[in-house]
Amino acid sequence: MALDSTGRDHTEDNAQHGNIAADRLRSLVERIERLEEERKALAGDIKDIYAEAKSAGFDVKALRALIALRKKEPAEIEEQETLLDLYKRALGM
Amino acid sequence: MALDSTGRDHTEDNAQHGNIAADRLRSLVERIERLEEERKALAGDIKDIYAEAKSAGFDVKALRALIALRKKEPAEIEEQETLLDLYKRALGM
Amino acid sequence: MALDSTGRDHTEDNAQHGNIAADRLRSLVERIERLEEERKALAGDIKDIYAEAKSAGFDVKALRALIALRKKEPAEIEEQETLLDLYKRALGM
Amino acid sequence: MALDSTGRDHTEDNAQHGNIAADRLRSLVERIERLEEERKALAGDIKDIYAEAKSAGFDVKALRALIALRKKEPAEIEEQETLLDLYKRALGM
DNA sequence: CAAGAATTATGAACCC
DNA sequence: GGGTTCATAATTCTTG
Repeated sequence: MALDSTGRDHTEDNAQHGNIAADRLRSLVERIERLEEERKALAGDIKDIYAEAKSAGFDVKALRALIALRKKEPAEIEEQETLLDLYKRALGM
Repeated sequence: MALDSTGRDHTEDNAQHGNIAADRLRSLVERIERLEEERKALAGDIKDIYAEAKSAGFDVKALRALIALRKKEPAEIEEQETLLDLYKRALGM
Repeated sequence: MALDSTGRDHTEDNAQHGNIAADRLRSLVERIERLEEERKALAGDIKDIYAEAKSAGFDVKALRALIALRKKEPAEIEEQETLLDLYKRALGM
Repeated sequence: MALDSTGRDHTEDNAQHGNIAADRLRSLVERIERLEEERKALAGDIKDIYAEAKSAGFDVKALRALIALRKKEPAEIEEQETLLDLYKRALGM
């Protein structure tokens, strides 16, 4: 284990090495922050493409809807569709 | 029971009354939609109060934090505070 | 205005009545909490209906999908549909 | 420009090449989907690290709070803290 | 107790 | 630039 709410470290031999948990924490934080940076960069790239699409005359909102549709559709072909259709018919939809 | 994935209704005497499940479904849907409407109205009311607070000079973000704080158990608040401080110190913050 | 980050109240005659902002804050908080309680109660009612539906043999997930569909569809009939269809056809979808 | 709501393409010489806009659209969609895939992978990696932290005995919620804290400007943290304390005192908390 | 879904909150983006 | 809507992130709750 690591640092708990008492600030005590109960892990086997980590008791002698109080800084081990701190090092572990620092490592975790750095890895997370590094990945979040990359993710933020990707988000920026995506935003840029949407901006490019807009300046090329495409409707960004419809484009987003298109992307979302392509993401969803394979999932919707799944098992639930049958029941949903059944319920829709039961309500005359 | 009601409509299952085969579209067949296995309930005792509902077999003779295929529309019973449909009526039941319609009733459920209507009750849910009615309640969701009310809930949406309440959400609008809450939003209005935050807007009123803002125009009265209060900081909405801090106000939200205050409301959230009052929802939590004092013990839970203390626990999280303690851990956060511990982690901050471990990183020398 | 009300309480600001200095804790000073700069509003006209509220300077004499330092508690006015506090009363105003208390009132806002109480109204918000009251409405949130009602909203929570409604959420509970809705949950109960889903439980009732489940025990009546309906598939809750499909039922949720149905409700969501009835909420969305009128909005999707709007103007964006045309563009979306156009884009879909452009991609051969 | 590209496809507009009439499905007509008014761009200069693109009239002769009706498929140019479609190709452009396809390219945009593919680039976006590619980047979103990468972003999703990163999100998964981050989730994995939090899981690793949890199994190492760290409190995930506090860890998230720590990461969020490090993202904010010290001045912003101070500002929000001050306001929250002010509001708490106003309510006698 | 872990995993997945659903609701809620926060932050960004677009329009006015 | 401010407000509103949309998208994403996170917490909570339910279910297996």
